[in-house]
Amino acid sequence: MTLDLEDIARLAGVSRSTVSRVLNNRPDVKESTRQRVLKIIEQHNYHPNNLARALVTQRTRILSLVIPQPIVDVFTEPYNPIVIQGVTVEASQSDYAVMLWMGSSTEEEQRFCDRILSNDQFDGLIMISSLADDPIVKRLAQAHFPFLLLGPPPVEGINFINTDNFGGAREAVLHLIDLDWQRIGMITGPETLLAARDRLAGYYDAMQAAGRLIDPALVVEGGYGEAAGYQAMLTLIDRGADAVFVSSDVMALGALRAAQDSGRRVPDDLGIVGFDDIPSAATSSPALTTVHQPIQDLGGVATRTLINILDGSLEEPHQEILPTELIVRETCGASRKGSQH
Amino acid sequence: MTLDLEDIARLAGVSRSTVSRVLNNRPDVKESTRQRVLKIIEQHNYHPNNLARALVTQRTRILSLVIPQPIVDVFTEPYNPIVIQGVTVEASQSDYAVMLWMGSSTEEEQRFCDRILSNDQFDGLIMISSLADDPIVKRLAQAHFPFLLLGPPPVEGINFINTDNFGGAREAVLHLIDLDWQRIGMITGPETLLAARDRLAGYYDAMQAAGRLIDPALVVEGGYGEAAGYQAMLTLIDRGADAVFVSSDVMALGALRAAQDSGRRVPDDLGIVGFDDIPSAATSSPALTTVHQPIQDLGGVATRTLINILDGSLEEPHQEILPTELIVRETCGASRKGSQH
DNA sequence: ATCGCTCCCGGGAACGATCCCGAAAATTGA
DNA sequence: TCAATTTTCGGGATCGTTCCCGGGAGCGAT
Repeated sequence: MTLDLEDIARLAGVSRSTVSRVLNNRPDVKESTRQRVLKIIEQHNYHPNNLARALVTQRTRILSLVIPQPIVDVFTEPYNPIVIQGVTVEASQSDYAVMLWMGSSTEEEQRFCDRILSNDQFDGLIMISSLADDPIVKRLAQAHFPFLLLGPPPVEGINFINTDNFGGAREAVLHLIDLDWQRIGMITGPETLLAARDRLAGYYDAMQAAGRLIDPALVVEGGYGEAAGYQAMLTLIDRGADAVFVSSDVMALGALRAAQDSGRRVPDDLGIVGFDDIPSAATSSPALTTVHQPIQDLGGVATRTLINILDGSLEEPHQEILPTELIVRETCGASRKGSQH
Repeated sequence: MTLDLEDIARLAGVSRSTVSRVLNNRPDVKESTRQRVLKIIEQHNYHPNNLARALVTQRTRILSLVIPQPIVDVFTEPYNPIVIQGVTVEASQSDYAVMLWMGSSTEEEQRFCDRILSNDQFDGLIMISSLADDPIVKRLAQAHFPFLLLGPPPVEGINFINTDNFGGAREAVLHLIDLDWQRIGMITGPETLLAARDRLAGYYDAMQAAGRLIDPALVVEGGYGEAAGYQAMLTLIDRGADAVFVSSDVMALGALRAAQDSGRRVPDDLGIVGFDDIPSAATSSPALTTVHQPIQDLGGVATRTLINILDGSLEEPHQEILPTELIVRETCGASRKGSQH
């Protein structure tokens, strides 16, 4: 039923090879025959078989996006879908297809890893980075499989695109310090997540830079999810924090709710700054001051970069950190403090 | 570098064919040689080349998930990521890979459609349903490409898995009626989205079943997103609604905020019921009464079903509607009205 | 012994493209 | 006009599997 390369060749009165040349528009074919072949192709709505093509060229024009287990857990956060969107859109612009893998268990991830290293199927992969000692990263690296991490790099010498978690956090905390909050705490993300670590480091750095004492009791691990933020905030209030930097907006929203539920007025009695700038950050009341990261671009840039690496037009390792931006809204108390002057 | 089927054969002292038989564990091979071959395979960590395999079997064990443009717009809603998760997890359990396509423009979707009908690449596809007259659905159907819709079917005779949008909406509105709200309005989703239409139909049906008059002024199109819900609620308050069924939780949350901003107490002055049961519905204050849909399963069931269809173990068209469940929380006023008795 | 049957196994062809190499055709220059 | 180039084209080999078909080994029955 479906047409062959040879069928087209016969119909156009040329050889298989010539049709192939036209398909890959190589220069060494006379313009008139090229047109003739193209017309036949058009007429019969012929599409070359990607499988056969890939079998000989060893390139599938497929790249895969893997979202490891720990990230899947926080998957309802709007971060991942947007990244995915960025990746697929950019990929299909370069005529690449995207295969998606989500870890559901570590065992499952092992199996997946085997599949990667079996070497066919796709040309390269983007993985959302997470753990410090990710075994997959290790295996990929030593197998020299072309890949790129989206997020903080767990080891040296590998390709990655990251957002400036450290710098963003630092700026956020500095902002709270500027506004003259006294006991500034932090709700961190899961300790195993690299991004969470970097944000925590940013907090420390800002505090130190401002000569503030760091009270370990004011740093509590929230984990992820609205409820975790809620709980963490309760302890923080209990321990006398008057402002808190939260490692993610989702948790920050939980923290905000906790503050309100326990009778604190935000931002009058309590300052809050989040991280991510998810859509609902703008519509909470009061609206959440937060660190914006260019999630939109993140996936796109990563994809573009990976493709360039695959083309050989970019030398490895390629490492890039995209800037963040502090979005000042209401919860930090900027307006209040500002008006005091 | 990478090993051949023939290499393994040589090492095991058998023929190519026998190794192939072992690989596909066919019965006609002596147990002792099977073991011998398996050991060699294990030792050399051999994996068969999927491309070559697919080329001859005409099956790639890849299925693709397409999320069309209109859905991408509402992509930040937690619905889609969860569906994706369901699909990928279920797929990899059956040793299928998932390819992901997201429409960014209609032109882009055309190109994608060509790619589908070029017939290699993947075995079947799942598409999140959206528009009433989706051209892609039409082309897929008449090309007899194996596919399944996730959501309401735009035409007859095709495979789909859907949630009971109509029934869920009906139950929600009936609940508001039970609670004796008088002027019950609705904020609908985009009129082009089939799911939104069904929910609207459920509203009408419930109202009629209860013998209520329908005031067209109390049905307003909200579109999607928190802000849309906010705006729509303002008009509805203006027009004297005292309760409203909202087509999605995200909009319902916006509606709630609008109600509170304009001085209404929920649920004392105003009842609200949403649809979806997204995580933040449980944590809003007051907590949102809403219609739960089994998003979790939706993707999984769809995948399972598609795979069965591909295996030929399920006859087409397969059509299935998963039930919803009304989750009564606070915004509907159930507790208040209940305590009046 | 021979036949027939089942159980295992081997090798050729095919899947649908690309790549390489050599030859035919067109072009150039003297 | 003819050799030397350059351009254009054709066919065989190849990628790594599966499928089909046929043949040998082993065994019981005649």
